Amino acid sequence: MQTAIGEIQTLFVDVLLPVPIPKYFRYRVPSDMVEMVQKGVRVMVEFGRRRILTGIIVESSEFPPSSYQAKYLLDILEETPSVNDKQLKFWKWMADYYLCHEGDVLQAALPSGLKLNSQSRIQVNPDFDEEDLADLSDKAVRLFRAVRHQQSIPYEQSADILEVKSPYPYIKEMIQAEAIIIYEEVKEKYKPKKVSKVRLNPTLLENASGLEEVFTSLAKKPKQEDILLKYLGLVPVYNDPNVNDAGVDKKKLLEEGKEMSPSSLKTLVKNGILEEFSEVVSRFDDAHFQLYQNMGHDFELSEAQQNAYSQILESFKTKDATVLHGVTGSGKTEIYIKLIQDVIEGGGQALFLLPEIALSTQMVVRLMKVFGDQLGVYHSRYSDNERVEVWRGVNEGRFSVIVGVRSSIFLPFEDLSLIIVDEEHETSYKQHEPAPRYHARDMALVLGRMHQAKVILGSATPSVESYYLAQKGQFGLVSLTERFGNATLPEIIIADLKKERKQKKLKGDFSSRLVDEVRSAIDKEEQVILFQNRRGYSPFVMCEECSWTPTCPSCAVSLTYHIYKNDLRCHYCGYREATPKTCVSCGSTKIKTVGTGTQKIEEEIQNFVPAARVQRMDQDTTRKKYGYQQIIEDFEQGHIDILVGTQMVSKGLDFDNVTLVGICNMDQMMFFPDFRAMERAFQMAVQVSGRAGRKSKEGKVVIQTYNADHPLLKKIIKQYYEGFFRVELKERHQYSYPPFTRLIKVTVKSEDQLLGEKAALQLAKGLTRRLGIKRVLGPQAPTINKIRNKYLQEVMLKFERQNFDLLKAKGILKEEIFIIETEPFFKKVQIVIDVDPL
DNA sequence: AGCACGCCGACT
DNA sequence: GTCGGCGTGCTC
Repeated sequence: MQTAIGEIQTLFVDVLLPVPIPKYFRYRVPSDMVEMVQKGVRVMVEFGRRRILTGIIVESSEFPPSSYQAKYLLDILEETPSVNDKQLKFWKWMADYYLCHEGDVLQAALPSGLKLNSQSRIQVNPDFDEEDLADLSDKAVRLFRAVRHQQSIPYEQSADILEVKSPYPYIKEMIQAEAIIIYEEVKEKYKPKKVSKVRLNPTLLENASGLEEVFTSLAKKPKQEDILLKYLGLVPVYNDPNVNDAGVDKKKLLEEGKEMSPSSLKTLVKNGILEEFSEVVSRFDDAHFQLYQNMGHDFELSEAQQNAYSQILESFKTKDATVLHGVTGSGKTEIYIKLIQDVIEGGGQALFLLPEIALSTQMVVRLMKVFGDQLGVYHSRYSDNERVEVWRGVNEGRFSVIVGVRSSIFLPFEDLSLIIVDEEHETSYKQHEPAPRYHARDMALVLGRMHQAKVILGSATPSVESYYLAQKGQFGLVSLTERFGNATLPEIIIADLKKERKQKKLKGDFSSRLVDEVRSAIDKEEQVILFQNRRGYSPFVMCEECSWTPTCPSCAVSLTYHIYKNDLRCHYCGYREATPKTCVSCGSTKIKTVGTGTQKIEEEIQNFVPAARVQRMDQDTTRKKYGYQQIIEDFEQGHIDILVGTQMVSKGLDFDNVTLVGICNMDQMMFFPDFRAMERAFQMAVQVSGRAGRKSKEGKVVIQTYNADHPLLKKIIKQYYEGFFRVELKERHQYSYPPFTRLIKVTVKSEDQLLGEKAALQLAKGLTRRLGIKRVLGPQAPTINKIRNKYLQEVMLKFERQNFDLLKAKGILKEEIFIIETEPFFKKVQIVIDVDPL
C-alpha cells in the first residue's frame, strides 16, 4: 500500500468493520498517524454516535468521500498488521460464496481479544456550575449527584440509578445542560500473561565485595539469608553475573523445595538487596507444556502406513487434495505427523483441522509430544487470551503447526504447505449460526488453493461428496485397509428387536443380547460404551387418558423430560417447566414418559447391572468447562465401567479396555427424514464400532434394530464402505441430490405465520421465474415449523454441478431476496441463506 | 447488528 | 402530563 508521498496532507483509509453492512467505511487519518497506515492493520474507529469498533484497513486513498464528512480514525492499534493479504482475499471469497457480508466473516475470524471493547461511561463536567442544577429535572439531579459521588459510572448503570428502563432522555437533557460528559472507555481485552520474578539488585554485582557485605549484614537474619542462598543456588551469578538479569520465578524461589518466607523476601526487596520485576510470558510455555517438548519424536510407520504415505506423496504430484480413507484404528495419525514433519523441514506451515470433540482428547497431547513449542492449539474451549496468543504466534511465525477447530482456517497463515482435515465427514465442520455459515472442510480446500498447499481429507467413512470427487479423479485417493498392530475389526452383532419382542425377551429398551453382552464384559472387568443419540430421559411425556402432550410455548416441538431435575425442557430454545402432576387437558394423573434418551438408558442399564459404575456423557453432563475432560479421564482410569452417551462417545476415544459398544437405537438414525440419513447412520455405526477392541482384545458391537434385514446393516457388518457408497450414490443420482447438485437453503422467518408464508411464496415465485421450475423447491414449512416464536418457511434451490453458472444464480438469488427485504409489507420477515446446507 | 430518534398508548 | 413501547433509518 502506498503511504503519503511528498505533499499529500490528508490520507483516507477504507476500513472493514465487523458489522453486517456490505461496504467499507472511509475514515480520515490524523496526520500524526499517516506513517502507520498499512493494509491489514487494526484501527479503532467511532461508528455511529456511540459505538467504538475495531476494524481492519483494507485500502488507502488520498481522496475524501464526496457525499459525507469522513470521521477521523481514533487510533491505529499496531505497527505490524494482524491480518495479511491472503486472509483478506480469502475472507472476501468466503463472503461471496456464502452470500454473507465481509463484516460477518471478520466477526467470525478475529478472536474477540483482538476486537476492542468499548464501554460508555458518564462523568460530571468539571466546568458545570452546580447552581444550574435547579434547571434540571429531579431525576437528572439525582443522576448528577450519583455520578459526582462515584467519579464516573458505566452508562448502563444510569438506568438502575434512575429506576427507569430508558435513561437516554435524561442523559440527553444533562448533556445539553453541559452537566455531564459521556466518554468511551476502551479496553484492550488481551492481557499478556505476566510472572513475578526476582533478581539481585544489579548494583550489588558491580564490585566484588558487594555480596559479601550483604551477607555480613544478614548474619542475624537467617530467614533472609536462606532466601539469598537459595537464589544463588538457582541463579549462579558467581559463575556468570549476566544470568542475574533473567532472575528467577518468584513462586519458584518461595515455594519449590524448601519453603521460604514471603515477608522476608519483601524485606530484602525493601532494603534494595533483591528487586522484583515482572515478565511477559507465553501461556503455552509453562511447565505442563515443556513436559511434552521433544518427547517421542521417533516412531516407525508400519508397512501399510509407509505405503499410504508414499502414495500420498505420489498423488500430491498431480492433485491438490487427496482423500485418505483409512479404517478406524489404521493409524492415520502417524501418517499425518510424518507429512507435517516433512513440511516443517521444508520451512512451511501446516494446519491440522479436527472436530471440536476430537481436539479435547489424546490427540493434542500426542501432537505436543512430537512438535513441542512449534505447535499452536486453537481451541474454542481455550480462553480468549490464549487464542490471541496463537493468532500472534502464527503471525510472527513462531508456530509452524496449528491444530485447531474449524475457526482456525481464519488464522494469519503466511505460507501454508499442508492442510489436514481429519474426520473430514464430520458435520461439526459446518457452522450453522450465525453467518458466515461456512464448511471448514470446503474452505480448507479453498485456502489450500490460495496458498498452493496440499490438502488431505482423512476419514474412515468419507463423506459421499469427498469420496465422489476422489473417484472422479478430482481428488487423489489413498486407502488404508488394515488396522494398525494386531487389532482386528470388531465382531458386529445385530440384535433383532422385532424377534425378541415376539419372544417377549425385550427388557425396556434393551435386547437380551445386549444385556448379556454388557454383563459379560463387566464380569471380565472390561468397559462398555452405549450409544443413544438423544439426550434427556424421554423425548416427550403424554397423558395416558387423553394423549395430551406438553409442548414448548415458543417452538413447535414437544418438551423433553429430564429426570434428575424432574422438569420438561425444550431442546431448541432452552425453555423449562416443571413436569405437571396432572394432565392440563383432562386432569388425569396418569402421565407417562414416551421414547428414550440417554438418561433412561443410564437408568435401565444400572438396573440390569447394579454393580457397574455408569456415567452419562451428553450436553447436560459436559456443559461445565472441564466436564467432558473429567468424564474422559475417569473413564480412561477405569473409574467408570459403562459410558452412556450421544454423538460425543463416537469420536476419538481410544481406550484399550473398551470391548463392547452398543448402539441402542439404530432405526432412529437410519430413518431420520433427511436425504443424508443413511450416510449419517453408516458413518455413525462405523465410527462407534471403531471404539471397540483397539489393541489385543477383540471387540464386539451390538446394534439394536427392528429392521434387522436392512441392507445398510450388512454393509456395516462388513465395514464395507465401497458397497455403501455405491448404493448411496445411486440414490443421490436418482433424486438429484448432492454430490450431483448443489443446494442453497433459504429460510424465511416471521413472527406472523401468514406474512412469512406470503414472503416465502413470493420469493419462490420470483426465483422460479428466473431460474426455472426444476431448480426451485418449495416454499415448504420444515418439520419443526416454529422456533423461538418465529414461523419458518424454506425454499430450497438445487443447481447442477456442471455447466451451470452458479455465480449468476447467486446474483439472482441476492436480487430476489433484496426485493422482498425492501418491500415495506415484508419489513418484519427475516431471510437466512445457507449455502451447502447439511 | 446496534443504536438513536420519533410518534403512539397506559399509567403515577 | 410522563414512561416506555416499538417502528424506522443510519452508520464513514
